[in-house]
This record gives sequence, structure tokens and C-alpha cells, in this order.
Amino acid sequence: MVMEVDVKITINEIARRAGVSKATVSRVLNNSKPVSEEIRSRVLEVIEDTNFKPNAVARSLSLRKSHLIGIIIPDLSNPVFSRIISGIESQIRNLDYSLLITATDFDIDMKIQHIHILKDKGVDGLILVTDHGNEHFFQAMLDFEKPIVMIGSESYVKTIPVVRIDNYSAAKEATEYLLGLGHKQIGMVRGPLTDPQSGLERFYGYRDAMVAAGYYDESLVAEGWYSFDDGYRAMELLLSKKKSVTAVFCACDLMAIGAIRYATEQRINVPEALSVIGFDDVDVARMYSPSLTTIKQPFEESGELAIDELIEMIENKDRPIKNSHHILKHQLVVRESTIEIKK
Amino acid sequence: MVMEVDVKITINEIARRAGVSKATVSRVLNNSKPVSEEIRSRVLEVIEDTNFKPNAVARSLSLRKSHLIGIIIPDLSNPVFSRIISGIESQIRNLDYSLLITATDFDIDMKIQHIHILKDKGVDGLILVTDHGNEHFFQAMLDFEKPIVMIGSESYVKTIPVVRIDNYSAAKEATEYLLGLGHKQIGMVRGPLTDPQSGLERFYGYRDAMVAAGYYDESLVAEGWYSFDDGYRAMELLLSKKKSVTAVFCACDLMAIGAIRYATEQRINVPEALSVIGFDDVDVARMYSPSLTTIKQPFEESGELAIDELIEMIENKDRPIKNSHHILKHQLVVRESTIEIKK
DNA sequence: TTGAAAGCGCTAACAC
DNA sequence: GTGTTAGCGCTTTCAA
Repeated sequence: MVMEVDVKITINEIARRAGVSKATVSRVLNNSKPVSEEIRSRVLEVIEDTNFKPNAVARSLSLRKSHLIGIIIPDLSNPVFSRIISGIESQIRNLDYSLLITATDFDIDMKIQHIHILKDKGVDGLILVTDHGNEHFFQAMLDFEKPIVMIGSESYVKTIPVVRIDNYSAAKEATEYLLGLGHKQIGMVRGPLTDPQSGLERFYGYRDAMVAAGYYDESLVAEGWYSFDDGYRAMELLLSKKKSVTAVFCACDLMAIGAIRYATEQRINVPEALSVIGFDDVDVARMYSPSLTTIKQPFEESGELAIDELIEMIENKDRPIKNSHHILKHQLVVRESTIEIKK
Repeated sequence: MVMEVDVKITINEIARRAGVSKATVSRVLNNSKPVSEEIRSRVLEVIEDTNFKPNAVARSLSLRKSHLIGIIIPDLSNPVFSRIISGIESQIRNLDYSLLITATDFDIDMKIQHIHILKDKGVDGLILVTDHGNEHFFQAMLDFEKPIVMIGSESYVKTIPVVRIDNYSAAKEATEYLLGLGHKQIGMVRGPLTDPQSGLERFYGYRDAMVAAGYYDESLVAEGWYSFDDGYRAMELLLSKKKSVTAVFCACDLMAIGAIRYATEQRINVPEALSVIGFDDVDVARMYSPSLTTIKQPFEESGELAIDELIEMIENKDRPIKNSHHILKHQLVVRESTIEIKK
């Protein structure tokens, strides 16, 4: 162990100690060009001794590539989103990229601002997990000028790949399942219709199934935000409008649990007197009493797929744009909260 | 709107268009030195026109400061952790720093590896959310050479600030609350004792309260990982050892819910026949039926505090090290899952 | 006040 | 195969 005092270890220092040029060091570092075995091992030895790690910032500047991926997400503490991130993160570990994550609290101006910030930070690509956008938002996406992938929602920019599920079919399926159990008075607790996927599409799926069965009735529908409290309130409203509902389809699991809570407090037992079906299959769905019948979304998988797609775009810039639109499979998971209607 | 085709906008280009040197542009950008009003406004105008944003990577290289903060966390999709991150994120938005987040799946080698990776990426500081470490882990922390703050757990490196709650007192308080309700046969579903805070300290708090009351008995204790399933299994074990328990303190809310689930399946009603108290106060605690009495942890607040501390360390390097150890306040939240013992 | 120039640590084109 | 050198885009002495 030689005493080497405090010289900052850079590629220059390695070059000096190994008695070669820094270009050569760079070559062995990146395997970018052939280097004679003798020199290579000499350089590697010095690198080993000094525990040298190339400075990623300098490398970024030189390559104009940061190996950073930006993620913009509405809310980090919501499992629906954190599980997507978790999927992205676990997938990216092997790929030598890192994640720059920002949250927007569903504020559209914040989204726009974050796109700019992340661009300035030099991220190589962006994953947007978002509900809806406006003109400025799409302009910001255009201005970003590097690869973007969206999760969960459409983009009006047609060249941007999207990863999502078929919310319409999933909602229809959920409703049809309830119809199949003999329910006719099936209510829905829907999300805001300004939200194209989780709000609108899920409602349309429900509505069309109900219309087809001949049971659709506007007073069977209540609306709220995707939360326990709003599910509770919506159920209250629903029951005040239609005392006779025997089943409810909710736009997300938290709403479903809120709905169950309200019903239970009114001595309406789930599932005996009321069947409830949720959407998402977050952890609570399985843990709740009664456990929740729901539509399972592949959150982690969508994160993984999105990051794969994004890295592909980043590393093969020349590759023709595939305009890929990935529709992932959802799945109806039947548990305790739904039951055949009593005659 | 002049047609300016595709010249890359850099500080050089701004300088050229404004007819000044890039040093001057840099000065107006950073307010680092006086610039005559006339030139300043001329430069600002060009910047405005071109929508120029300085390249953060180049700036990092020059300043040897990345304005990036690394976060290492066990699991992104666990609300206990994602809420901490959420607190960090919301606090950092105003501060012109960005977050580089990595997850470790509770794997200690992964933690060490990520410390290195984040160091290479040039982050200015690190927040570690972790349970326990080993020698190599602490060595990696030392090698990091830049500010670190830990959340939730002690560090054996005494100069590293810690933000956490007093798990011992909180657990004791929870147990004493049950004692106060008249319970004597109080079980505990604890976490692994290898985990110093959530495992060991919470158990000690429980044990000491029970010993002081004269009711401690080893067969009242079962152990598991912090999950619904393990809570379920631990409750099963506990009841098989001690059929007479009337209350259980669990090391986290998920375990508590698992325990309730098992009890309910055995026709042991909560809270009538069994009082259950959790720990954390994650969202489920409030939403569950029965809603869960629990110890509320200030997750968001601990994230905010940690990031404030870290930024302070980063920006005032000279400042003497305060060896700050922040113990945040927990709070017992009484809900439906606990009740006075029936005589 | 302002500008010229060196330097942050690395990559890559070019020459040998 | 290897070295020389010119950047990458910015900040900051140092002179003027």
C-alpha cells in the first residue's frame, strides 16, 4: 500500500501513472478500440489500485448523453403510481441508467414545468405517467425533443408510444360479470369524466354493458375523485338516489372500499346485500374484509415495458418510429365482495 | 419572429448574438458579478428570445456540483417508504435540486452498490432509508465523502445525522394503552430482531411495559416480516400458543390487518373479543373495517426534515458538524380496533 | 465592467 | 496500437 496523498484521481492521473495517454485509458475503460494486452493490463492494474471511477458528469458532457431517465408522475405515495415506478426502477437497474423522479400533485402546470426542468438536467428520455394534458402540455412534450413514453393515457402526439390497458373493455367486463351474477340494478361510482382513461373509458364500458342489457339508468351513477372518502360520499349519494341497487362497480379500489364502508355503516352487508367490484387490484383489495373483487392492472409490467421501449428509442435513434401502442392485459380477480343476487 | 435555423443555443451563441463575451453572459445568468444595466438587458433579451436554458451537465462539470440528491430506499411500492419519498420530493421542488432514486429490495449488497453508483453519478448528497447495515455498508458510507442523512435508523458512523422516531417509547405507549384498557394477556406480533428499530426497539418497548405490569410472558410473542401474510401467520401461531390473549400489539399496520383477518376467520371478533393495535398509520389503517388504532409516524415530515438537513450540509460545508439526531414525535391514534376488556 | 483563456474530466477524430 | 488535440458548455481567475 503506497502512500499516495490526495491527488484527485482522474483519467489523466491514471494515464500518468500507467505511463500512457488518457486516450488509451479511455479505450480500455470503454473497450472502444483495441489496446495491446500489455498496456491494457497495466492500465487496469492502476485503475484497480486507485479504485478509479470515471466521472459520470464529464462523460455526459462529452457524449451528450446523461444515462438519466426522467419520470413525471402525479403522486408518489399513491400505490397505483408507486408500483409503476417500482417496475421501472427494478427494470432499469441492469441497464446502467438512473431515475430522476418528480411528482406533480396532478397539477398540469407543474407537469409542464417539470418537463422543462428535466430537459435542462439533460435526461436522455422521459416517462410520463399522467391522466390528461392540455395544449401547452403537448407543446412541452414536443419541445422536449428526446424520446418520451407515456403510461396509462393517450397522447395527442401520435408519434409517442403509449403503454396502458383497455379501460373500456375492462369496465365492460366487470359490469358484465355483475350482470352474469343476476344483478340488474348495478350502480357505478365513476371518476371525473375529464380524465379520459380512468374516468371516461371506464364509465363508457359500464354504460355500454348496461345499455346492452337494457338496465342503464343515469340515476345509478355517482361521481368522485379516486379516493376512499369520495367513494364513501358517492355511495351515500347513490343510495339516496337509488335505494334498490344490488351491486356497484367502482372506478378504483379505494373508492370501492369507501363505498363498502358506507354501505356497512348503513347495515347493508357486502356482499350479501350489495356486491362491490373495484378496479386496480392494489394491495388493499386482497387484504380488505371482505376481500375485493376487482380488475387487476399490470402496474409493474407497464413500468417495465415502458422503460424497455424508452431505452430502445434512446439507443437506436435511427430506428424508424414504430408508433407503438401497447395495450396490456387486465384481469378480473374474483374475491369475496361479489356474489350472486339473492332471489 | 426571425428565422434562426437550428443553431444549437449555448452560452456562446447567446454571447455572439448579444455581442458580448460568454463570461458576461455567465455573469448575468448567475448574478455573480456586476454587469452594466445596458449590457445586462441586451443579454436578457437575447436569452428571452432564444428561450435559452444553460446546460446543467456542463454547469455541473464546471462547478463540481450536480444539484442531484440520491435516495436509497428498500422498496418504492411500500407506502411506509413511498410516503417518505413523497415528503422529500415535495420539499425539494422549491430548492432547485432533483432526486435520483434507487430501490434495494432490502438487499444489503445492493445498498452498497447503489451508494457507489450514486457517487459516480456525482450526486451532491445522499439520503438513506434503511433498516440495518453491516461493516461494508458503513465503509461505503464513509467512502462516499459527501453529506449523508439517514432516515429511520441509527448509523454507526456517529457524524451522520439521523431522522427517526422513538420506537421504544412508541411501542411502550401502545402497550400501556392496552394495559390501561384492562388487558393483561397482551400479545405482540413483532418484526425481526435483526432490525434494530422497527424490530428490536418496538419489541423492547412492549416487553418493558409488560414486565412493569407483571404480565410479560414469552409465549405471548410471535414474529414475522412486516407484511399482511406474516401478520396472519403470526396471529395463527400466537393463538395456538395462547388462546387467552385479549389484545395484540403489532409491529406494523399490515401485520395488524393480517392478524385481524386471521382472528375474524376464527370467529374471534375485533374489537369485541380481541383488541388490535398497529404501527405506522398508513392509509389502510383508517380505511379498514374495523379502523385501526395505531401509532402514527410522521413519514412526510421526516422526509422533509432530512432533505432540509442534507441541503444545509451541502451548502454550508464549512459549518461545524452538529451531530444532529432528530427524534420526531409519534402519536397514538385511537380508532375502532381497540376496546376496554369485557369483564 | 468586460474579455480572453484556462480548466472541469471525459471522448473521439485524426495523425502517426 | 497509441498519442495529440480539439471539443462538450459552462464558470472563473486574471488582465485590461
